[in-house]
Amino acid sequence: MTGAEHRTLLLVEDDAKLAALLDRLFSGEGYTVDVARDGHSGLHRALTHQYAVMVIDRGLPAIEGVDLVRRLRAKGVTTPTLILTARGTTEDRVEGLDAGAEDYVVKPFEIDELLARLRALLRRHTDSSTRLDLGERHLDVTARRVVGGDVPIELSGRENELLQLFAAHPSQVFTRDELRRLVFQDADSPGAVDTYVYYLRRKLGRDVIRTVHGLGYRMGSA
Amino acid sequence: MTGAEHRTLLLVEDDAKLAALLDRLFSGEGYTVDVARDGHSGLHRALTHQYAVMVIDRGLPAIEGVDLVRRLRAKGVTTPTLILTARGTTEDRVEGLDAGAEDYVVKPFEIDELLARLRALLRRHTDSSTRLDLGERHLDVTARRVVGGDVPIELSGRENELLQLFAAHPSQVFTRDELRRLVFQDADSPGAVDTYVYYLRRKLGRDVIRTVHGLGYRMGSA
DNA sequence: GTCCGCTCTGAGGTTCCTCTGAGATTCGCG
DNA sequence: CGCGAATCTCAGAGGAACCTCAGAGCGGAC
Repeated sequence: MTGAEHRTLLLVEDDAKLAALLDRLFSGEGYTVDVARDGHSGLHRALTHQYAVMVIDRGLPAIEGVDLVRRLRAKGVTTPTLILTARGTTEDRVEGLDAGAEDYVVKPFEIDELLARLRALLRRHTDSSTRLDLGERHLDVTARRVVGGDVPIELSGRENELLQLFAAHPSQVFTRDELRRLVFQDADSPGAVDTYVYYLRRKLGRDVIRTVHGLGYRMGSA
Repeated sequence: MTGAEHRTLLLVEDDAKLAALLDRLFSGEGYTVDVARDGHSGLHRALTHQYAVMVIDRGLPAIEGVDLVRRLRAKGVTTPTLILTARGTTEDRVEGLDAGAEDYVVKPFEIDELLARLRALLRRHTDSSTRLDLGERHLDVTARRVVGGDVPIELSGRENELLQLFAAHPSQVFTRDELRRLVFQDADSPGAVDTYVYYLRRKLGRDVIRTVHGLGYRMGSA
């Protein structure tokens, strides 16, 4: 276990009074709090920094909270997220969760409940870790990089997706067709699979992915 | 036989009491149980870990059970899956199975029946796996390699086909003519059979295939 | 707009697989 | 034992599959 990591929290909240309140609240719980006042800066911060958890208000200027989550998920950011909302209908809840949020708190909320849900979120997320075993090293899916060697190795979105698939099914052989369907949405990208296998090998060593001649590829660590 | 492998089971169940009950039940049967309490964490765990089998409740928060299975199948996860449901109409059953679940148990269920179905599921799935016995080791036909020794041994396409034929009929003697017809499509490849027998022996040991002088070859472990 | 990184294409070079053929070795039989 | 036949061993040719990489296209950041 890595144990006592920095627990940095991103709060995206436009209401100044509520933002200040929550900031104090979360800080008091031991989080390092980063506040963004609208969807755009929230998006930017979330894309350029690493957070343990995000708390996002649904009613935001510029980009709506649910939309923000959706965009982040589309970008491969899987940081656990809690949405604050004034509305509490079933459709709202479904929409938020479908967008990729992990939890949903309706305003006005009990402070204790909010904190409890946040703890649960964090616990659940670190329990079901975003790490995939790669033998000596491991892939941090969320951060999109491979750590465990001398120096962490950053991956692009595609590289990350591809390696994630292999690492999740270490003994399975994937044909190029399967990989194209599962990783490259576009059915017409014949050489892309080979190229990305090449990229991963260049970054991580020739043995990360093995060729099964005439069939496809599979993970290196059997 | 490979025998006592790790049989890890993923249970996705939101009801705490039922989850605890099933956890104990499955653990008692020798499974290593992993519990997810909602669809999202279930999805995440299933994508980042490997399970022998999954048991998923149909009525889940966040992502419904059937939907969860559908998403997993779309992602290329083929782990055999059993769905628990309160409803038992024909449409429900069809929907669940269409989504890619292998079996369907209606609550309230008999514990013994559930366990029996689970065993059947596991057995069916491993049976249909493409493994052929080779005595100490076994041939994984789909992965095209022999495992069970210190190090897995990769086979080429032809080597794989040839060994597959022998392993599927351990006591039968094959003439060179038969082998040529069955494994080598080109009828005019007189020496190829001998060469590939030689390749297999070089990779797997002299005894994998025995020569029957004047007749042909047969499997080593008669 | 300009820059930069990501994605994918396509062409050339390389590796791997398949099968051939020839010499060395073993087998069976007198 | 001695001989012919069957089998084993292995280097290498030909071709398919694969690897490598420069660069075009595109979209987002500033």
